[in-house]
Amino acid sequence: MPRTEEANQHIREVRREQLLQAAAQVFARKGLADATVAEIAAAAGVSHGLLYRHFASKEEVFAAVVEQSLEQAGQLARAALAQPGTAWDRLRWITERIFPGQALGNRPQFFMVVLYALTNEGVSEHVHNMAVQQGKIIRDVVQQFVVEGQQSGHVRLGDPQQLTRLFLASIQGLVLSETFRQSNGADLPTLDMVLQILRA
Amino acid sequence: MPRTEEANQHIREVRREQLLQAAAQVFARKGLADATVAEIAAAAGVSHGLLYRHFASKEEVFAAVVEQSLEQAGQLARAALAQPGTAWDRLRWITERIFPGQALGNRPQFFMVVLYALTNEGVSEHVHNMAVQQGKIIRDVVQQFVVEGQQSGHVRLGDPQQLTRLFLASIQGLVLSETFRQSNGADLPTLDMVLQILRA
Amino acid sequence: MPRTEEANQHIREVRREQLLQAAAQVFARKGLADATVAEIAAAAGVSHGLLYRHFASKEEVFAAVVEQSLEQAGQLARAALAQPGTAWDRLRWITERIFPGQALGNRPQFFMVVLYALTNEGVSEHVHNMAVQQGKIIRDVVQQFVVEGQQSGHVRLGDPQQLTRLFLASIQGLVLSETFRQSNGADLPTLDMVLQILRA
Amino acid sequence: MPRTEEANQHIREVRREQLLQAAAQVFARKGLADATVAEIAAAAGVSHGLLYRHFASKEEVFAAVVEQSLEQAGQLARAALAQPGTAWDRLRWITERIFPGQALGNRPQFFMVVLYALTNEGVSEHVHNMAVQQGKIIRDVVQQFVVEGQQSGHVRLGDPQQLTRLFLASIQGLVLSETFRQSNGADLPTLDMVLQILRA
DNA sequence: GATGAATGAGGATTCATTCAT
DNA sequence: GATGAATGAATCCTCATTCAT
Repeated sequence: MPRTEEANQHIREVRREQLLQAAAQVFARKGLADATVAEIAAAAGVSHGLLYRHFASKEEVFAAVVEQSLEQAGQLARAALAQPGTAWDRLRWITERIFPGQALGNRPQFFMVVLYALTNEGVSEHVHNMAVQQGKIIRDVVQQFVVEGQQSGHVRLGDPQQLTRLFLASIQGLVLSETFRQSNGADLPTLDMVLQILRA
Repeated sequence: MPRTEEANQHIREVRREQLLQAAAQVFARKGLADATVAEIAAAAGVSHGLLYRHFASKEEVFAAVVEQSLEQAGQLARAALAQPGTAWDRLRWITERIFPGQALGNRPQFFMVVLYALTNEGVSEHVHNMAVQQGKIIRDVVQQFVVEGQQSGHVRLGDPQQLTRLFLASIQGLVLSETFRQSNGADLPTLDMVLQILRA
Repeated sequence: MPRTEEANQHIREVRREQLLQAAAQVFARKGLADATVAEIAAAAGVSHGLLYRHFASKEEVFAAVVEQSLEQAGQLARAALAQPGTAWDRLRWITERIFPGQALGNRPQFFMVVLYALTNEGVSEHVHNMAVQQGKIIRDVVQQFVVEGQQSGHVRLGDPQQLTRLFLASIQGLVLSETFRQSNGADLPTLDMVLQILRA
Repeated sequence: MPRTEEANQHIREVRREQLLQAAAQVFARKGLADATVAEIAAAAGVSHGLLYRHFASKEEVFAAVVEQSLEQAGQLARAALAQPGTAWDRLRWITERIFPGQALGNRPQFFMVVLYALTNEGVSEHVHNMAVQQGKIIRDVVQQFVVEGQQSGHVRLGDPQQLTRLFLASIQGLVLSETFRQSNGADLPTLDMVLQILRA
């Protein structure tokens, strides 16, 4: 007799998650154009044919990875806003979670995939927009904290947009440099050094 | 009939430079895997067949772009070291030349190509190493200025490696964000805001 | 627990017939190469896996459809021969049953499938031969009626083979044109107009 | 030095024609779905890669074949209308050119390809419409001759649409049967037997 | 030097078929 | 009996590279 409905549903979810994990890894290392479907499927431990029972195309797998990243950014933003304490406390809280070396799950993979989606012309408008949106979500939250921090005297004065952008750019620059460094993070600046950029 | 020798030589150089310019543009927008030889040749205004008279393969074109970037980094580093003034003056001098929005020639293209060479697994070891080398050249010069600046009291105290890395990471993060921003640089932080990271 | 044997047997037959019906529809619309097993199974309301419990391969399903058509042709031929009346009466009787618009069950589907089997190189020798045989069965009966009709003065004179072939070709051409006509048969020639071809 | 512009143009035209010829053959024998691009290219004596320098896809090759058939039908129709003589003369003239066994060029291939385009659901709307149009062009001309022939007393009385349809259906049925007959046309009805259908 | 026709290896995608449940 | 997850062979299509002119 056939598998139960739930059993199949479960298998599908597990497979999809495996594929997304594998795809994030591969896309992060090779980008969309260079990654092959066979490689992603192999990394997920399934045949390439099965991938197409879960995603319509390589492009859609890529889109799903970016979408997942977008969702995680949304969750992070909401969690940050729900955090107790001063604006500075919340700024530190969210910074801890986007700072390199914190290795929260597959953050680095996501970062590279989103970066690819932002910079590469071969990416569809839709996916590009999701990537843009993802960046904006984090930026908006941080900027809000910067403004509040300036009011409470924790954050140095200056254009909040510029300050936010500089702050996030430095973190992104560090994430990036961590990515292609054989490095164990030995001489990575500390979280506090980076926060210093905003410190009043 | 005479002169043909020199004329040909000249044409060759011009063509090669055209191709490299075009290649930098295309590789910056699409990366190595997604860029096509036909597209590069078209951007250079020549047939794709001709490209193979100047480069043995697409990979070699890419390598030549990275190499050119490496050479420019070397020139920039030597020029910075030859600059008069205090360590801080020289730090500012070189910063002005790597800061986004300064639009020094094709810097942004080079940046993206080198970034691709650093992060993408599909790039050959040799080319990857050139890209790593390029980063190191700039980093070493800046770090030297940081050390000197700390001694002369212009640069804040702290681990020079970490400070240098944070400083360069923020610039790279800004260059990157400029790349995928429709942005006219409106809310780009100022050079002085960035230098503040190092300011004593 | 008892009865299961019979019940199962019954289910098998019903399923097989469902599948053949569905297959005839789909093969008629798409041909052998373009039709998918999944589509046939879906049209029959079962899973594609089940199809393989009844047929060894897609090709065999196709073969079974052609075979069914062959059997029906045989039945039709025998019935025509058993028909009372003059040669002309029997000619008219069988013509009524192969004439388009009479919508005798799934005749049009069968027609298209047999046509595909006759004309497409991708069809196996065996299946092709069944299709040829099917045509011959009808042709032979009609030709016999033509010969008899000539003797009795109902059918015009001339080479019986040629007359038969012309007569059947016109019917087949009409069936075909009905197939791809949004047509409700409005301007379809009448049965008598077609019989006129043979009328003395 | 490069080939002259005309030389290239010439090569392209020759190749395109080769490919269309080959495609008509292969599509006629296998249909759209079953024919492979490799097979078509091989039949044309070129690599499959080259086919894509002339056509964007297999579907477009198919479309081009149907279009060519459409154009030939248009030419035939115009020529028939320009023909001197009575309606009956012109009817006979065009019939001679669509009657099987006349082997005017690649008529049989075209016939099968158009038939496929008419009956197979896998064919795009656009291509299907061209095929419909092709049939209509011939039908309209013949019907005009039928009407004129009735007025001049050459053609039997009756609904011109029905008569035309019956007449063309019989020719099409004969073309079809010639296609899958190993036959040399031995017992093919004569042209006059077919014209008898319309004869007053 | 320059062009673009030609080739074929590589990779995305489909789908017949198998098989565990 | 019935299902649908899983596989991989087959085929379309792209594009780096070669080469005749």
